[in-house]
Parts: sequence; structure tokens; C-alpha cells
Amino acid sequence: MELIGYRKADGNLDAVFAALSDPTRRAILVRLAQGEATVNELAEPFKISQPAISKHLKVLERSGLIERGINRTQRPARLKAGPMAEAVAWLEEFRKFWSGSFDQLDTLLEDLQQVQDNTKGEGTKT
Amino acid sequence: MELIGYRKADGNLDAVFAALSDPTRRAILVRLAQGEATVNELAEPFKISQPAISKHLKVLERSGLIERGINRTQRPARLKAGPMAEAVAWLEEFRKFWSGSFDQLDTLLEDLQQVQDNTKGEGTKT
DNA sequence: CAATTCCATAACCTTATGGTTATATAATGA
DNA sequence: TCATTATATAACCATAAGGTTATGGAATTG
Repeated sequence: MELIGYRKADGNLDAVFAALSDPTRRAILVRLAQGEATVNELAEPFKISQPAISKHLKVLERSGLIERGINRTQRPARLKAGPMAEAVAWLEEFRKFWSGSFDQLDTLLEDLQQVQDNTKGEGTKT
Repeated sequence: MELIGYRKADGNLDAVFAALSDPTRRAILVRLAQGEATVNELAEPFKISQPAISKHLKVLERSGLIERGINRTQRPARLKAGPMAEAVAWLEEFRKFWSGSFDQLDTLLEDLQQVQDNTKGEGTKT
């Protein structure tokens, strides 16, 4: 069926995981989770140049993790759900697969959840 | 507490996602999910050379996704749960964060699950 | 039309990735 | 000791990543 399309998109996993492997790009994604943003808005928190941000956006766009719009002279970026879902799905599937260390992984996941919950309430707002 | 260690390991996310971005390495991980394996065993299904596999294993080892043992003249590789858990945790956290398209992502995840379930039952047993 | 704003593109540099073949090393076996 | 097995390392190559500065171009504003 048309779901076949997703299996073909599996080749996209390369690009998705590669896109996720850069901390600047992960930060951009987190920022975009709060809503679309322009290049300048995205560049502001970083020390790197605007062209560097544009390059990162291009990588994210190629991976399908974001898409670009047009608004006057701006080209706002916004998240797309699909590719992220593919990555999650691969990891979940892998986890199911990995019956041997299933509980080990689950325990770690619980610990990590706690760490992140603590981190989020850690005083600084952003 | 000692969980601080995980936060420092967040810098490891770069290496983990980068390791996951290569299809050969993902295949190696899937293979290792069934149990530890030697370099030659891992190399067998691929057309690439043994040194290439050794390089991939080194990348996986640097990321923390695997560790190597010593057994006679062999150095079997086996999975480690922690780094994979970090990647899952980051994506899960991101997903929670991304309230805007939460349902969109969930729908896609369900679709992907079905695809993979179908794929798994596709005749071959493993 | 001219200036400004927002962003992309070009050219360049350095380092990493993914592959190769050839060779070294370490443990086992004869 | 010599050969074999299993793996690592070296040297090399091509391409890509991630950054820079400088410049180009499109839409908006004066």
C-alpha cells in the first residue's frame, strides 16, 4: 500500500540521524518545537555566523525534519513530524528487538527521564 | 548524584546519532541485538572489507554503543544500553516538548509501527 | 530609483568519513 | 619455530561536514 513509501523513506534515516548528530541542529529543532522561526531568530542564540545557520537549515531541510515557508522577505522554518517519527520508530523497533537487555534499557530510560525532569526545573528558564 | 554522569554524556549524543546515521552500522547494531559477534561474523553479510568493518566498530565503540571483549584471538562486540537510551530519551523528551504537533507525530508512529509489524511477518522468521 | 533587510550562495579552509589495499600483531596450533 | 587465524593499523583517496568572509539577490521601504 502507500505505506510502502515509509519503507523507502528508511533510506532517509541516514540523513535524519546525521542531522540529529549536531548539537547546533538539535538546539534549532528544540527552538522550532516552540513554533516557527526565521533565520535571524534561530541564529541569535549562537556564536556562529548566519551562513552557518543557513547551512544547518539546509541539512535539516534535506533530512525532511523541517520545511521552509515564505513570509515577506523571511523564510521561516518549521518542524515536520514524519522524519522524527521514523527515527523514533527505528529506535523503538530496535528496543523491542533487543529482548536480551530490555530491562537494562528500560531502567536507564527511567533514570534519564528523572535527570531531564530535574534539568528542566533547574532555575534557569532557557 | 552519579546521574550527573549522564548529563555530561549528553555531549555523547553527537557521537551516538552520528553512529546511527550509517546503514552499515545500524545493520551491525541489529545483528548485535541478537547477541555478541566477532568481526568476521559481522563482516560476512556485507560486501565491504574487514578493515571497513573494524572502522565501523571503532566508531560504534567511540560512541559507547558497543564494547569489545577478548576471547582467544577474537574480539567480540556486544551492545551497551546506555547510549541508545540517551538517544531514545532525547527524542522522547523532544516529543513531549513538541506539544504543537504531538498528535501528528503519534499518528505517524502508529502507521510506522504497522509497517514494521508487516515487514517483520513477511515470511522470513528472523 | 536607492537603501535596507533578510537570507542564500560562492569560495575557501580544515577535519572527518568511508572505502580501499597492504601490512603488522597477537594468540593458537602443528 | 613456523604457519594460521582473527583483527588492527597504516597509507592513501575522494567526498562531505562545519566553519569562515565576501558577495549576490529579492522584497520592502524611503
